[in-house]
Amino acid sequence: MGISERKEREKQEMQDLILNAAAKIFLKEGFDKVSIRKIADAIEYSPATIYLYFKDKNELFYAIQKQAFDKFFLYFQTVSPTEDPIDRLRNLGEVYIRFAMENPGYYDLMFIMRAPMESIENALDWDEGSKSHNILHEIVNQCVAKGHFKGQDPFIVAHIIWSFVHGLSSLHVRERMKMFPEDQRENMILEALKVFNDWMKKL
Amino acid sequence: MGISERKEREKQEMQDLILNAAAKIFLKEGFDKVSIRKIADAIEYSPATIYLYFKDKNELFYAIQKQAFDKFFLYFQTVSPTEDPIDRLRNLGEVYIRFAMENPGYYDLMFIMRAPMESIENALDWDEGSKSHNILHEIVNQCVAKGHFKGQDPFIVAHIIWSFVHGLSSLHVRERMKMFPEDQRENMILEALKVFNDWMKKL
DNA sequence: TATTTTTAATAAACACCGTTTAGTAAATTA
DNA sequence: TAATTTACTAAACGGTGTTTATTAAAAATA
Repeated sequence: MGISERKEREKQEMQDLILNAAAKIFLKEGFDKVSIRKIADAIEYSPATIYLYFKDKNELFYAIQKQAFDKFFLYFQTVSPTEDPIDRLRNLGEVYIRFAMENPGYYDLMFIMRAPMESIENALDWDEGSKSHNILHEIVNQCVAKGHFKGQDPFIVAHIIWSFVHGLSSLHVRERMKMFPEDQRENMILEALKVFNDWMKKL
Repeated sequence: MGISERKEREKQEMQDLILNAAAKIFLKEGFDKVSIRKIADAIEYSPATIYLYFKDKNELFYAIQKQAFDKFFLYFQTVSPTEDPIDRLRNLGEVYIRFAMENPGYYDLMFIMRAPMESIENALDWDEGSKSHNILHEIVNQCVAKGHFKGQDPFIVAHIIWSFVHGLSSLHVRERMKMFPEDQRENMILEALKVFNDWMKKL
């Protein structure tokens, strides 16, 4: 019987409907302005209906986080695999920062906000987090294979790099550069990334 | 007439009463659990009274942020001024990370949360931010004077270092290390800091 | 001192919020 | 056709930040 298949399909469609409405409000008006009631209004259903498709608000934001990671990985596909790995590492950093600058809301949801992480019960299975870390880890390993970062744990090197680009991005996204003139902030970030990349070539 | 002086004093006392009650709830139960009604309950006044002493909730959290920075600067006083500046820089990083680990709630309020920053109207006057950046900037300048970071803008070097230690701290505070086993996370952070410090000695 | 004015505090309301429960109408199964 | 399951929702629960109108007390003025 095709009824259960159709029902499965309808359930998926309804989930997407909710998700897209939520993402739309989130990207246009920010996290604080997304309420279950507002999403319900947008899709012309009652608020209670949303709870038939998502356990709670956190789970909804975890689903939007997944969409954000999809876009994030799309950015990374522009990093050419043919170059010298140390250049690829440089490129990776640039793409990371560019993603954060162009999609501050998504970046926030992925790496700063508490909400989506609260719906992960088993600490180890944050797949999106692992996947992004693996991309970086692989490139660092290729650098090590070419003689860079001699005598250093590649795992730690990768974490240093991630911490640095996340620090740059999150200080910007969460407005902790207010002591610098606004028209200099973006330049500071790009310059810092450049200098850091030069350091890495020497190590 | 001493009446206006007494009134001034009483206003200050009331502000402190509110602030301390709020800080107490914040540190014990976290940001989400601090409500105006709960603060009012704790001090045995009506919720509306709080608005006679603080414009809104953001301003209240900005005041708690100031207290957090006071503690932060206390930590920094343990950084010895007699050492070689590059060792002082290493020490500064260690103290920064230690503060974040020992006071995650305060760290969050200072460098991650949106709430307190929303009550700063004039972008440039985030005094606490400037002050902490100056401490770092001064030590970097001393390193440059001793021949470190040759040919590099000390301002940018300082921002790289801050971004890195903030990245380490905030990934930890906001639970973005869930893909690593819990008992390894703290070690990863300390190891990353150590390796980064070794890098800096070479530059 | 008596009266007016100012101040400090609050009760109550406004407009929201996430989530749960009990009930209904439609779709599906028997 | 009757019984059951499913999809949905109205209404309520217990919260939230903030504003307004009112009152009682304190201070200033006459």
